[in-house]
Amino acid sequence: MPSLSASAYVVLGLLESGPATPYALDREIQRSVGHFWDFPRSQIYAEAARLVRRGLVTEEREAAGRRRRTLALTRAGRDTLAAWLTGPAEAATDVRDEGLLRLYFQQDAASDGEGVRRLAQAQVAAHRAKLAEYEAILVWAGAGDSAGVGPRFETPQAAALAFGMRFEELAVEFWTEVAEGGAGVVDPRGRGR
Amino acid sequence: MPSLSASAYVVLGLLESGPATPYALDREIQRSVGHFWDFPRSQIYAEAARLVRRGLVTEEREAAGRRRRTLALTRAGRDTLAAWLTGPAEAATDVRDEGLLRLYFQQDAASDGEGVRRLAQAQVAAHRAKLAEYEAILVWAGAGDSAGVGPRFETPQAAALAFGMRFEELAVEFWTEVAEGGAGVVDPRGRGR
DNA sequence: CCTATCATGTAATCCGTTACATGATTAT
DNA sequence: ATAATCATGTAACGGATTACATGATAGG
Repeated sequence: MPSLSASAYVVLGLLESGPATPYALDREIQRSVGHFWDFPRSQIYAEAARLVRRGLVTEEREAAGRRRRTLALTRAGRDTLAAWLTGPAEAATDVRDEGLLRLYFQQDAASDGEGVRRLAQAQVAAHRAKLAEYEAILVWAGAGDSAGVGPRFETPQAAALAFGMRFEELAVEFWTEVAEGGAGVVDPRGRGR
Repeated sequence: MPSLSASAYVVLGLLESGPATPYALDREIQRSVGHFWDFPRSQIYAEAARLVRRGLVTEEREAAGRRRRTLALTRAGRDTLAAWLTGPAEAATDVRDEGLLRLYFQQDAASDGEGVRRLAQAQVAAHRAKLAEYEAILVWAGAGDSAGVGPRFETPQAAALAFGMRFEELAVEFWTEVAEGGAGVVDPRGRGR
């Protein structure tokens, strides 16, 4: 039996706090774990079907109307999840960023870095937007205010989201430098560190 | 005609510096653009086939022996690439990180954060390794040394790789804090910023 | 020469995305 | 009531990964 995909564990992980419909899972993914492991809603149906086949999840459907499903963890599902959570962690991070790709392929000579600058500005805007999203989520998640040693999150969940936020900060900083410096004037280790 | 995938543009982009075999492209992807848009070698064959169908790439095969292919950009391919490089950039970054996923799902209570600590330590090691990789690549790419205002890269390629490097630095920093603080003692905005 | 490693290709399968279709609910 | 939006499901297609198979080359 081939091992489960990370997406499968997302489903298992979310179901641990109780039964849910695929739609509800999707909502939760969007505002939390989707920031570092995203996939479309339709995928939840596919994953759920696989998990049911393996006996890790049960599925009940309404008889009438919308015929919606309710998914729930089985005992085996809970165990599988627990094993994954405590097992060895091999898989590396992978980042897919079309902006960096485009940056990479820009011709150095192309109109004195004008293209690079525009790309960089668009990226700054996009990452700022994502930053704002994180801020909203983290406030809602119960951060205190920002003075001094400052607020501390108390759950692993919050820590994971905090990473996402720092990533966006990094991206904003990076692309700002690129926009300012134009093509090819970037200090690889950042400024003032 | 549905638009090309980013992976397709990777192939086009690399072919711009001249014809190459799929294998050679793979090598180059591994040490450069693969850091922010990775895919397996077999995918190159698939992409190449699609690109040939669209007339963006030509393919020649040896008659004998290994029957290897040589891929080359057509005029149309060059144009398509140029259009992409200068067109609007919408797609957002997506990060897939199994480590963060696991962190997210850790039970706060689970043996006083022991699991979290071990996870974090493994992540630190993995990201340190990746950092070392970047350092090797960037040295080879022609960085100067590290004093003062310091070295400046002169190509967009180097800038893109520099981002990857900063990302790894961030990850090392983050997971180190998690390892030190244990489960749920993480300042979302970092320390000393 | 033999073995290990590099280089190359293909196919099967699985995963993921897009697109579509329709049932419920809320606002005007 | 009607339109808009939220909630829900499915199918088809295309993309990505794994596994396998084999040709060349270099080191011993």
